[in-house]
Amino acid sequence: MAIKIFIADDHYMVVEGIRSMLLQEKNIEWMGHAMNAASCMAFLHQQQPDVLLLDINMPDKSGIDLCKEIKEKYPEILIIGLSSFNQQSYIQKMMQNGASGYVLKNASREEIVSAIESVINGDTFLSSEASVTMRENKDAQIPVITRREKEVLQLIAEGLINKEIAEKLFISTTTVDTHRNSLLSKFDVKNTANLIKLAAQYNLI
Amino acid sequence: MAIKIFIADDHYMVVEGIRSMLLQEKNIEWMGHAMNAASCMAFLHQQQPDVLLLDINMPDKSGIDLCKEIKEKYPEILIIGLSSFNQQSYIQKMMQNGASGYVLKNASREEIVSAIESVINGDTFLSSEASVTMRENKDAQIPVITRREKEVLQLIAEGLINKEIAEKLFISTTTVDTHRNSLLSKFDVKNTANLIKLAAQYNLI
DNA sequence: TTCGATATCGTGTAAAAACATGATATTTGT
DNA sequence: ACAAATATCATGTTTTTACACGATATCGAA
Repeated sequence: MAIKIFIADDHYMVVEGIRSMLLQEKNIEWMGHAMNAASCMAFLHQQQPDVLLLDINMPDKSGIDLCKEIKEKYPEILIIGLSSFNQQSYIQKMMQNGASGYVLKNASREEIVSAIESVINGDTFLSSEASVTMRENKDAQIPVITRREKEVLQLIAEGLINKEIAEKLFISTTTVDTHRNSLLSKFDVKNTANLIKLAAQYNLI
Repeated sequence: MAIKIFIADDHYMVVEGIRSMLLQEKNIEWMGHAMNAASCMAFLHQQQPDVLLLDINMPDKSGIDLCKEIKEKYPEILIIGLSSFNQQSYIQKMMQNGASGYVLKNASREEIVSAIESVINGDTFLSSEASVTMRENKDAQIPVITRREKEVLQLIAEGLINKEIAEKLFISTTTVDTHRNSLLSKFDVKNTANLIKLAAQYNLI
């Protein structure tokens, strides 16, 4: 019985590339692709693949959030994260949200096929480069911040000062200050400049 | 006479995707691909394509720098920039460095073919999305900053305070302050947080 | 060669952020 | 139901940034 594959990626070249690579595989059935999160969910509502190749950057929603939603609704679908960035924080989040594997977009045909076979067998598959990254930076975690902290963080990045943030969120300036210091502490940085730089690197703003 | 195409991109899926899309085109000759800047230059040393599809992010060198080098050495090669990011600053830089076109990686087969035909005819081709971006943000230019200002900017982003920056660069804190205020003014922002966010977006840090 | 941009330094003030200490209500997960 | 995490608020001090006004030396391009 052929393995049913579906892919969600907004880069048509990537979709076409994978399709072309998998075309020659006899035991793989290509179900199609979606270019955004919404149409991916719509497709899954109709029919479910065995393996879903999921891009980490979608126009309407992050692949990380989408991954979580899909696993909640369709726990039987095996998800393989797909990304250009070999960034440990992404890999970790995808795995935390239920992904079974993670491959980079510079993967070879063999790597893709192995990834699919691995997750079908219940194993976890990480691109060689990705797993090296995980081992190397396992202490450089992406901080876990709360919703409110993220809101404050984004307003800080937009250049608002505490008073303005307080007014916007209908809270007192001291509360904003508390969130601020909590962010500095969680990111383990000394000041706002460093905080914003890291937040940008983690794609939080 | 067939148009000779070469592609430099470290994402194998993208290479494969484009190859697959162009396979059916009769008047296009696929010369091959390179996965990094060095092997791209090595190939060009042997033979030259008519059109080079050049990724903006290469492991060993930015596509923007590579574009400039190639046009200096082989001005007759037509270069089409290739990128996942629809970011005005990249597009602009590629064009300044001699590229004839710019397409996003979510481009369709038709778009790629049009791009190749356009540049062969001496026209400039911009992905519809990319050209919209250029028109929209033509006043939101990337600020021109001096070498010294960039140094200071990067140290600010690393979390250093004026006194530390001053010591590192062997200048007084007032000078650092002057550069700082000049940066705020050039970026047209009110505070450091906003400055660093923009600098990160422009890939300056 | 002359002008404009760059880089440097100073004094002083007001605003904002960083940090400490402490406290209470609410939400969330087990 | 209960503990832990989250969100909220207050007061006060020190450090850092933002900004004003001013000034001099250098260097490169017109």
